[in-house]
Amino acid sequence: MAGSVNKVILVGNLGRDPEVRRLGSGEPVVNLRIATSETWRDKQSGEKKERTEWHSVVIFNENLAKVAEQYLKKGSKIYIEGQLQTRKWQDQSGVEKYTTEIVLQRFRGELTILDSRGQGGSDEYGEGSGAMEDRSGGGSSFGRSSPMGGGAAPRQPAMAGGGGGGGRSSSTHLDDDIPF
Amino acid sequence: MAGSVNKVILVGNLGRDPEVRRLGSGEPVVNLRIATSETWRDKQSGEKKERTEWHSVVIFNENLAKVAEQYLKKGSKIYIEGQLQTRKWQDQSGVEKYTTEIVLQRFRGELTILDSRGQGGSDEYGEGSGAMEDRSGGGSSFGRSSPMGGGAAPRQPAMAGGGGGGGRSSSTHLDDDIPF
Amino acid sequence: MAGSVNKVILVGNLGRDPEVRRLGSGEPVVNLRIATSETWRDKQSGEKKERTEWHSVVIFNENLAKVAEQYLKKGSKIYIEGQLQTRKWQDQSGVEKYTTEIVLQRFRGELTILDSRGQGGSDEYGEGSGAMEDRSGGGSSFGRSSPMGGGAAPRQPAMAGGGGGGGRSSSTHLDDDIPF
Amino acid sequence: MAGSVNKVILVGNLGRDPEVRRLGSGEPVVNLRIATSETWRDKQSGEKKERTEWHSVVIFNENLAKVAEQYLKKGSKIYIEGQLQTRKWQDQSGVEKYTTEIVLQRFRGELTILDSRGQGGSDEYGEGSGAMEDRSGGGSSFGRSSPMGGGAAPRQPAMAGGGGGGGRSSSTHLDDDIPF
DNA sequence: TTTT
DNA sequence: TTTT
Repeated sequence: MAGSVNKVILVGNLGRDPEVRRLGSGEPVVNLRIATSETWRDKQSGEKKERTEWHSVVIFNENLAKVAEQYLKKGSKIYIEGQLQTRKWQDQSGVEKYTTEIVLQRFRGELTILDSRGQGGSDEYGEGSGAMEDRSGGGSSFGRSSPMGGGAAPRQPAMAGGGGGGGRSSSTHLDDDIPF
Repeated sequence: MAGSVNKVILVGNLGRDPEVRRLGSGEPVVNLRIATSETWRDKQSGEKKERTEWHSVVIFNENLAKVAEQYLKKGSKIYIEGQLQTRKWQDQSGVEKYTTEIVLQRFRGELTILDSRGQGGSDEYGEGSGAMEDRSGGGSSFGRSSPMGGGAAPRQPAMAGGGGGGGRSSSTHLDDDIPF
Repeated sequence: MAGSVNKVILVGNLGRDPEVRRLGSGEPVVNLRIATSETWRDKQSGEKKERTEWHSVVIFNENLAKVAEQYLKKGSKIYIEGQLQTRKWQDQSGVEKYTTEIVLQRFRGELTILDSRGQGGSDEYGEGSGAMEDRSGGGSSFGRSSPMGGGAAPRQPAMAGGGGGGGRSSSTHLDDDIPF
Repeated sequence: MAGSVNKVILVGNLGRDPEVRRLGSGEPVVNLRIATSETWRDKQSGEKKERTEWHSVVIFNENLAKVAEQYLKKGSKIYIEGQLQTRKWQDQSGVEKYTTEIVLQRFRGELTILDSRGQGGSDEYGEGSGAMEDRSGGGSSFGRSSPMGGGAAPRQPAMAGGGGGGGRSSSTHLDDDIPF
């Protein structure tokens, strides 16, 4: 209809390692299972309660899929932004089912790793910069573009994210940030 | 798990009138069906394409449910914010199914009407009370609280949203804005 | 610091026509002034109150700048998504000042027109091309990419948004939707 | 104007300990200084670049202010949601200045702690629950309400967030979650 | 300066 | 089922 917005923002942890499948072109498509949860105390019983919600995420965005494949694992905490899509399918007995997923389309969506380097597992993904003192908690951010605001104006640090010609947004940032 | 965020933001149009059911307490619970869509031109064929996504919304937030019941109808354009929840149920033949909905829990979520009064249909949704005058042209916004930032500080226009004692956030704004 | 998110979401109306300046390359950079407001009733006095907040938006995203230049005017209602940036400058008397703006960087941010064609004023913003037909009643949405979720998978309607080679996300959608 | 939305979402780290001042009523109002940053590689020079943005946050929401006061410190990583407000003031020499802040009004906004218990400093804030295995990175979430979706319906885990009478949303969650 |  |  145009004039519409379809946005999901999650901060949660992966319930298992990313599942990667390949398109004919070799590009990865990654499925994530993310938990968010809430806790509260029941007013009646006084008991502590928790409700965990599980979300299925599908990453078609090529660069974010690569990031997910390389750096995420079970337990990783991430910020992710995508859109809601429901698809219909049939189970083995021919019963119609619907599945709703958070989809990061090509060139769209956001993914930011919120836990420390290697926190969720054994291997590091950064190359040891150690930048900001207040980064204690760490994490990495992978947008679909460079952080540039503009062109010539000195108000933005530089020109990037489209540099020469191609400029597929998220790949730019990815290429810059990650030691592939 | 805590440390998590589960947020959905939609701007779209209602595909049909709100469905209202009542809890034992008489409070309305409202179900909405909202469409968002995207259009693009197919690179191969050059054809115009459109994909519409349908979203099921459930409003338990009492005040927003009242707003929805009174002012929304088929075609209304709204901004809505809630959280994703998937629930399991069984159809008549006992087959397990899952439905994912955007839920506005008690005291949570946001709803803002974006189209003008009556724009979405033939009959007006305000019933002509002067109290609704400020909604006519541009939509109305129903948060869960007053627009106050703070307490005594003069930086905010005034104290509200909890005034004397109760202070259930969304009800406050609702009571103020809408002529129930 | 990486591992960070900086996002602003506004739905509001333009207080004046967009201001367009050109970079050396001829690309437009657009400044918008957007109002958001809240209304409530003062608990003490019973008076109706309103607080309007004015936001400065700068659009470096080339395609969204073109959309803004062509279709927005004083009074237009939009959804916009960008990031917060504060810059320092000196007024004519050398006093240091800071200005905080919502910036839509190159290839980033979102802009969706929420009011009908020409609703905000006297003249239409579409110039009658058939290409704009799908925007008329309900606003238009200009993301930075095609609405495709994926590549070959049939779950998404088609491949676009990067089709042949370039694939700068927002331009793609723009090229498709708007008759430049 | 109604029909508007004013929302800021940040994930970043505190540059210094929270600053707490008290209203006449004794309620805390907390100021935070939060850094978000982006990194990219300059296409021309090949150099790694980083741009850090500093944000001023003011928390009038009583419960979130208490959380901030008790659990945040320099280096803490948080998710925070508020609204943009610009206020005018005069410096000591009478020069007019403007400051834009992210404000969490009474009963509004969200705050979620994203780093592990005590990660940012020496003292723990949790009491040793050790809940979820995949929580490695930890964090705590403080909304303005209970996680309940509805009333009687069994689809939501329980009724809370307003229980008997008061029901100021964020306080409920806070009382439940934190060992004051 | 918008919008209601 | 909306909207364009």
